[in-house]
This record gives sequence, C-alpha cells and structure tokens, in this order.
Amino acid sequence: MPVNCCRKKKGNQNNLDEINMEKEITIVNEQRLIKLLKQNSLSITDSRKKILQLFLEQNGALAHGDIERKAGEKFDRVTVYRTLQVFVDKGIIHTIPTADNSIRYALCKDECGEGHHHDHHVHFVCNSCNNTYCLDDVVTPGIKLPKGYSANHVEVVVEGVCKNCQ
Amino acid sequence: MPVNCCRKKKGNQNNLDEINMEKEITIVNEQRLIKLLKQNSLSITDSRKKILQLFLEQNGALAHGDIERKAGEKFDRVTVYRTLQVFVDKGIIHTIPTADNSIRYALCKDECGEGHHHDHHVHFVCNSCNNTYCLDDVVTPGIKLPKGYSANHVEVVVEGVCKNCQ
DNA sequence: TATCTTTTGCAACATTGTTGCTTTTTTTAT
DNA sequence: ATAAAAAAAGCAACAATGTTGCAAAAGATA
Ligand SMILES: [Mn+2]
Ligand SMILES: [Mn+2]
Ligand SMILES: [Zn+2]
Ligand SMILES: [Zn+2]
Repeated sequence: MPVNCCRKKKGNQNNLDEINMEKEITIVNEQRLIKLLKQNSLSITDSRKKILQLFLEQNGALAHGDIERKAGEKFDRVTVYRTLQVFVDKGIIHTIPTADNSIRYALCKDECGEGHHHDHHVHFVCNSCNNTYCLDDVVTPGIKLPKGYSANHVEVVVEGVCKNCQ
Repeated sequence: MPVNCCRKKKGNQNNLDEINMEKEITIVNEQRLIKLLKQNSLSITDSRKKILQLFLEQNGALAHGDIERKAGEKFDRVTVYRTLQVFVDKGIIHTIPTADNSIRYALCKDECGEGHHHDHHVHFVCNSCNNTYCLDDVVTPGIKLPKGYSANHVEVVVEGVCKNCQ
C-alpha cells in the first residue's frame, strides 16, 4: 500500500434547500456523480451513475437484490454485478458480512481507494427495520488473539434495534 | 429465555488411544453421536449422524458446500439444508457470517440449546488456508453504540493468518 | 468526426436455495 | 416383535443467485 495513498474528496454534504426544484436537484446530483466517477478514473455510464446515486441517496447499506429492484428494469443483472465489483475494487463501496447469504454494500468514506480499504468501523443490523448501517464513529476494537494468530482485519457486526425503531 | 435453560453436557473429550482399532473408534463415535442427538430430542437418522460426525471430526467451521462434498453422494442436497437448519434451531451448531456469500457453521459449546444461542466468541478466518475457526476463549468485546441504538448480539470476525499457517 | 477502448446486454450455463408431495425410516404403543 | 403413527428423506420442479464469453453499443480520445 503506497504512502500518501488516500485521496481527499471534498465533503460535499449536499445540503440543498428543500425548495429547490426537482430538476435543479437532479442536475446537482448528476454533477456530483460524474465528479465521483471521474475521481476514480471510471468512465461515465448510465448504470454507474444510477447505482452510485442509489448509494448516495441511501442512508444504510444495500444488498445486490435491493439494487436490482431499485435500479428498476433499467439494467441487466450482470451489469449490476460488474458495477458493484468495480466500485468495491475502486474503494467506493465496501462489503458488510452477514449471516444470511446476502452481502450488503455501503459507501466508503474518503480514505478508501483502489486496492486499499480502511473501513474500520462497526456495522449495525436492525432486527426491526432490517436495515444495515455503518456506524462511522464507532471504531472496531483491537482483539487480543491467541498465540500464533495474526490479524489483518477485524469485522464487527452488531445486531439489535436502531435509533429509528426504538 | 427461561432461567436455568442451559443443559450440562458432559465434556467427553474423546481422547482415544491412537492404537484403538478403527472399528472400535467407529462404535464409540456412533454412541456419542446418538447420545448427542437424543439429548436434543432429535430422532436418529443416518444423515444427522453423518453430518454431526463431520462437525465433531472437524476442527474449524464448515460451509454448506463442504458438507455436501464430505457427506459424499450419500444424501440429498435438500436433506443437508434441512439438517443444518435443525441443528441451528437446536443449538447444536451456530452460523458465522462471511463476506463471500457462504455461511459457515460450527459446533456450539454446551451452553447453547433450543431457542437460545450463547456463542459470544470471536471467529477467525485464515487468509492462507481459508479455514474458519471458533476462538472459544476470545470473548466478543462490548461495543459502545451511539445514543439510540441497542445491541442484542455482537459478531466479530477477524481475518488474518492462523496458527498453522504462520 | 473517426478511431480506439470500455462497457453493456444477452444467452447460456452453473450454483445455490426452496417447496410440495410421496416414499421410507424411525419412533411409539401394543 | 408387530402394527400404527409420526418424522424425515428423497425426488422433482422451480426460484434465485452468480458466472462467462461474445457481439453490439456507448464512451473516451484525438
Ligand atoms: Mn461500513
Ligand atoms: Mn463459533
Ligand atoms: Zn431499525
Ligand atoms: Zn490457516
């Protein structure tokens, strides 16, 4: 992993006025999507824009199936698979392990890039709404392993009831 | 979850002499398998004995596919699915989440039973041999969650290089 | 705009998981 | 040991998920 490998993306919180016309919002988002894709040296295509948009609009994580559904009939299933793979490779999204054979994907923060993820945060799965959230501020704890084991990465998934469902 | 809900199974470490004849070992194991199934009010069938045996013989965890392969052509795929499901329900095995769409299963310790699992240990996936181990002695840490979230269960999966592969 | 490169969609296929129903096996009661 | 009842296994059909190669379409480049 190269030194100084982490790009600095602008925060870009997208705090648009609620009163903005729909069209205007669309334009802004489109620009943002294109910028993000360009930053990652990806060519700008409809499917990439659409799928990236889904992640940006979404608070929590998305499973492949969710994306297929939300992207509508617009794209081939194969394209969705390939797009997700590219996004993971580029450090745009990361995977979240589950115990039900349906990997979830969520946006990475700015520190991730091609070939190196740094998503050292805890994930939360709500038993009520069934959403999965990145708890970006909750850092994964160090784990003391038995002699002989060495750790590369620690993944923590907490299951419970989320803020909205209490 | 009822108070005093946890059965006490005998340790039964199966420290058999290496010199025991194959047949004898088989008989011993058979008895052990039957005992375990009876303790869990399960009827004694070939597939349940075989699959349980695979777990007892195996140090690490098994994915559904592993079991299908190891159980040979002996059983229908559907039977394997149903048997695993029953074992999970009964607290004989527990699932381990992964990020590659292949749930792993491993034996529970004695505290688990029907309707209540207590597998509060860390899991370890080796990047070299690709085995998954239960680190029974490494307890999952408590996680301090943001206001509004409440935890039911914490799952920790550490990825790295295992003892045997160092 | 013309050319080169990349991505998409499609088809075909493989793997994985589910469901209903019939047959077989296991358990239970005689 | 035998018969009746209950449970599990096997089978078939299907659904869902994931993979690959290739031709057509779209995007980047000059
Ligand atoms: Mn995350
Ligand atoms: Mn375990
Ligand atoms: Zn929730
Ligand atoms: Zn290993």
